[in-house]
Amino acid sequence: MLMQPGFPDDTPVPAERRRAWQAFFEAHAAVVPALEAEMEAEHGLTLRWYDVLLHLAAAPGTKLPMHELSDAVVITKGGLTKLVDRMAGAGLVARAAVPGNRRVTLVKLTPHGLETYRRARLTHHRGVAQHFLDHLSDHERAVLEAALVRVRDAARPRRPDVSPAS
Amino acid sequence: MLMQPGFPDDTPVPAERRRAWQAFFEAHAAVVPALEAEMEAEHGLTLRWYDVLLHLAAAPGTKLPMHELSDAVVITKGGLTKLVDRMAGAGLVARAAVPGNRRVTLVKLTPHGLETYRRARLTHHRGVAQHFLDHLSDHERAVLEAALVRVRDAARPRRPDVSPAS
DNA sequence: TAAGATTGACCGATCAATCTTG
DNA sequence: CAAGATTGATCGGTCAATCTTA
Repeated sequence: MLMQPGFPDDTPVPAERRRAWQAFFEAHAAVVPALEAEMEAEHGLTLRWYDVLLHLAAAPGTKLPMHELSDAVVITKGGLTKLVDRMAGAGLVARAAVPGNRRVTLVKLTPHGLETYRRARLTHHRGVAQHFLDHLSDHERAVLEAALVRVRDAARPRRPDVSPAS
Repeated sequence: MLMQPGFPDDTPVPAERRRAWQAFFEAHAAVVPALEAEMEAEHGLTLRWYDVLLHLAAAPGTKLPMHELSDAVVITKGGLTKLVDRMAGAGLVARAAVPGNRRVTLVKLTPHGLETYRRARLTHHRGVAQHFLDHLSDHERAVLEAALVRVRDAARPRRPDVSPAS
């Protein structure tokens, strides 16, 4: 989707350059659903749920305030409220209050959530290797990482918060 | 999302390899929303709508049967029915019957749809250059394309139709 | 009977509005 | 009032069931 398989084009030279974008876009469209399907089949998790478990597992005390978690997994606050509802219903996470502050709600990994994450991580790592890394030479991998980090940093939405100085 | 920023990891060596995947994933997550936002701002189109216009513009007679279009833009048939409803409501496409066959419905680009596509394409090409291609050297672009075509072909869902032989 | 398209139930997201608390 | 979280309306998708036609 979103790419010309080789259609007539008003701008013949740029078209050749754009094949790199096409490969990039289509590789993503091919690999991510594969990872998603494996995660679903082996653990009954969407990639989104896995992502939540990942960030909580990595957080100090395996817990995070709602607004930080929504930032980490790139979802709106409203969306996260409902997502946490569902995951709590599944016993993977639980809400907790923070003592001194009654505004924030913490989301904490349950033991079951942590164990689920540990098992799901194997599936994810295997999938990434199998569907992506194993098809790249060491040189390609190095080039790709360097180039795409540059692309990512250039395009990344800037935090509209404090100015970089000060 | 979906990546460890640098968290403790049980498998230190693979973690380094996986940074390439991280860069790939995050670059996609950074660039695609940028393209989407520009398309929305300048033409009021989602990437999905643009994709439909693209495939119809490239098709012979600027028209395609529903089932072929659903395949091209990677959406279910039910999803396409409603998508075409909306786009027809916006005057970008129109349904048409095929003379000899009353089962298939053709989707045809309207003049307005074609003109919209032509203008939107400039935005898309500019965005791809600006957010992606311009950050790559010629060498990187070549390596990236070759590698990611391989990844894409390995992971791509096989057509469960006729066998490749015959 | 199978292919093509549509419909309806559902699901998970966004967005704007609201409630509560610092 | 601003920050944090929740709620309700809406949107666009999937999936399964249905209708029509080759």
